[in-house]
Amino acid sequence: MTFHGNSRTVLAVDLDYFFAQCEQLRRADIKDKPVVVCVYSGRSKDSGVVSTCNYIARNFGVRSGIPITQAKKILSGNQAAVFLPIDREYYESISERIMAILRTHSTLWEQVSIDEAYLDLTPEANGDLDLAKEIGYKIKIEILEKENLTCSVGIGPNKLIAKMAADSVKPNGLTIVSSEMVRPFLDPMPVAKLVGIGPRTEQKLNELNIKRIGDLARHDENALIAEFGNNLGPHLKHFAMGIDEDPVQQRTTGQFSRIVTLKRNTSSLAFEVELNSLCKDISQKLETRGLRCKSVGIIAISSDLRTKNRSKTLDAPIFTAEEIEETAKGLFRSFFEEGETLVRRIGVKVSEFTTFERFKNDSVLTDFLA
DNA sequence: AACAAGGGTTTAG
DNA sequence: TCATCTAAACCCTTGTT
Repeated sequence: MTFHGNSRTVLAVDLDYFFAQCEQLRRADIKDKPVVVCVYSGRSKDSGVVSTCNYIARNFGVRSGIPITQAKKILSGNQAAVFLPIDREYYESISERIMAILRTHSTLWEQVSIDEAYLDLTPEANGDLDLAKEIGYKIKIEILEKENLTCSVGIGPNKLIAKMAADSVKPNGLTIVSSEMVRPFLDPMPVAKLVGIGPRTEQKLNELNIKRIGDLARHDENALIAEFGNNLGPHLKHFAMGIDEDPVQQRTTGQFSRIVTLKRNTSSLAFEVELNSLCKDISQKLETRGLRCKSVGIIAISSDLRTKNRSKTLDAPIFTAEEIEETAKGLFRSFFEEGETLVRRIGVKVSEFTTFERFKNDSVLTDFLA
C-alpha cells in the first residue's frame, strides 16, 4: 500500500544548449569560445538563422532564431567566435545514447524532443521527494560521466511543473517543486514564462490586464473561454494553477514533413528536383517505419514569409516516392492556378498513417522519433 | 448534433 | 535581400450524415 494516493512524482531532463554542447564535445579548441550553431539556407553566404548557441554567445546577445548575419554582427568584435552548420545526425546519435540512459531509471518515460525527456518516478520514489532528488543527481552524474554533457533537471507533481522547474535552473541545475510550492513558484512569474504562452497569447492576456501567472490562475474561466475558446481557455487556467494531468507516456508521431528554401523565388513548378528529393526522404521514412499515409499536403512559404497549405485525403494509403510526388505536384499545380504567389520555401507533409503490415506488432508505430 | 476535411495560427525546441 | 526546420495542438469554416 502506497501513501501517495493520486499524486505523482515527475522528473524532466533538458540537455543544456544541446547542439552547441555536442559541437564542443568534438572540438576541444572551442570549449571557451562563443559557439553558434546555424541553419544555412544556401541562398547566399550567410543566409539562414541561428539554431542555438552556448551561453558565452548568449551573453553577447545571440539568440535562437535570429539571422546568422545579425549574430555575426553581434560577435564581430570577437575573433574567437565559432559558427558551425547544424549536424542533426550527429546530435541524434548522442541523443539516442542519453535517452537509453534515462530509460534505465524508469519504465515510465517519454521523449519529447531530441534533448528533452520526462520520467515518472512515482513507483521509484513512492512520494519521497528526497529520494527523487537523489535519482535526479544520479542521472546528471551518469550523463556527465558517460557522455560529458550537462543537463538541467526539474522534479514536480506533473510534467508542466517538472519542466518549468528545470527551466528555472538552467544551465546545469536541479530543483524540486513540491505540490505545496507549486502556487508560490508559479504565481509571481510573468505569464510569458508559462509553457504554451508565446508572444501572441501574452499580448492578448496583457490586454485583459493579466500580467502574472497568478492573475491568470484567478481569472474568470468563462472570460478565458470567450477569448481563447472551449479547449484553450480552460487549459490556460489549469496550467496557470499548476494542474496538468497529462501522463508520462511515449507518443506516436502523426505526421512527417520536409521543407526546403529555394535558391530563387518562383511562381511556377520550377522546383521538381527539390520536390523529388523531399518526397524520396519522406517515402524512405514511411518505409523504414512500415507505414503508409492517407493524406498528402504541401507547404508553400511566400516571399513575404506567409505560410500556405494545401492537402488532400487519398482514397487509398500510399508510401512510394512516386505516388507522394504525383499528389504533391497536383496540389502545387492547382495552388499556382489559384493566383500569382511568389514562393520562397516549399515543403511536403504526409499524415493519417496506417500500418503497412497488418500483423506486425505495434512497436513500429510507437517508435516515434527520427 | 456529430464528424470529416481543409486551411490557418500559435507554440516549442 | 534578414527572416530554418519539424511536429503538435488548436481554431475556424464548410459540407455531410
